[in-house]
Amino acid sequence: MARIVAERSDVIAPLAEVFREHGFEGASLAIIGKATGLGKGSLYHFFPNGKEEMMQAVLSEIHQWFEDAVYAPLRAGQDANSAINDTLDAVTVYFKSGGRVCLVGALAVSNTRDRFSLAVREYFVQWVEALQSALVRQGRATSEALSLSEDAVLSIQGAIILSRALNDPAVFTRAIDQLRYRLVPSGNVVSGALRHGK
Amino acid sequence: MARIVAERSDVIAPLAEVFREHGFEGASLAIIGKATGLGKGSLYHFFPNGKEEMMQAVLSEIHQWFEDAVYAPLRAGQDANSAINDTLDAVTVYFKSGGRVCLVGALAVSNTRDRFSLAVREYFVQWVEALQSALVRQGRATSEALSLSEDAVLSIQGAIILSRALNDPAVFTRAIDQLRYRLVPSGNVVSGALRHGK
DNA sequence: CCTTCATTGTACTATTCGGTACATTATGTA
DNA sequence: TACATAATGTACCGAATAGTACAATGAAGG
Repeated sequence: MARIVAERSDVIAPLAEVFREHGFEGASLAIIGKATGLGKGSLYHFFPNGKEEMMQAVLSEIHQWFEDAVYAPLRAGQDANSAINDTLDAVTVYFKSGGRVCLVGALAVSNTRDRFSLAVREYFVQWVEALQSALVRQGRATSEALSLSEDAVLSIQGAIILSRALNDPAVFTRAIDQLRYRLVPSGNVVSGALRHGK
Repeated sequence: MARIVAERSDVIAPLAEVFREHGFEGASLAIIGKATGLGKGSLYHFFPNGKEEMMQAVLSEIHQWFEDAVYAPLRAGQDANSAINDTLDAVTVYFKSGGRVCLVGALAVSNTRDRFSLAVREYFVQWVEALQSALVRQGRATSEALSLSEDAVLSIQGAIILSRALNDPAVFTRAIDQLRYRLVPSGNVVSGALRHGK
């Protein structure tokens, strides 16, 4: 039959969006098929282990994105302050100011948590550790850096929840701004608009 | 047949736990029946509109609990500082240091959000406003009080996610301690253990 | 005792679920 | 052009889904 999608990687993005919107159990094969444009035949050809493998592929893709856009800059950026600022910006865009759910965060509070607990754990561990290392490079003590980075990561998750509950993206951006204030020593703090306008 | 459960209110608690563990869609009538000890006949006798009505009953019960244990003390407590401390303690116990999911928070990031958006919104609005009023009574400016209360409420939600993801209740209690530090003027800050030990 | 009605278990419906089997088609390669 | 194989649509499966219908049961009140 006609070959519609040549690459398996082409379907990861729509797959991720479906899981975000419907959760793992709520994402039926009918919905997945519609979103990807693939029938069951193709779906099980690319993902022989079904939905579980699809979710793993999505989680792996998410990990790669965060590795490139968040973890690596925080760990190895020459300037810790600008790395923190940049990753906060990247995350704001990624989560569409709270309009887009964090799939990993949602997984952490679902009953499906156990099936993907490794990936969920790794996602947050990496994030906290990377941010912590940037804060240490700022000259902070290890313990303070850990406390701050945990606070930052959980605040982003909470900001998604609250901004969605109140249906107000401003809640998310306010939370990010507050994070900037806490994480970047005052004097290096510039508003997001200014930083991008220059 | 045998009358096992006389009161409709008797099943709200197990019902809430089922929805917490499985979500709205994941909570099948089979699971609900097992958890409550009721068959479909009784379930639909008490809740003619099915699962939707069950969830509404649970949300209403949750609202009542927070009204009594959180909102009211924050709004009307004579001492704002001790009210904040007490509600932080109550919430820590309620969420079992992150071991227990916040049903309303989970609803906010699920696809079922729209069906219960009113209750979800109200839950967070009330919380933020009540905390804000306590912070104003401390003598803070309205805008600072709003910013702080939003930050506190979202931090609690994020703390649940992160502590579950890392499977570490200490993450939750650390976040609560940090909240105490931010919300209660230093000098009135006493560790949880000390406050309860006196 | 007898009536009344809240309560309950069970059988049933129609639909959807994830997953399998397989024949068919298209495409790249020789 | 012929072949191998990757890709695909469809028919199908058993299980589970939410919800309905209803008859049977029990307790409470007169």
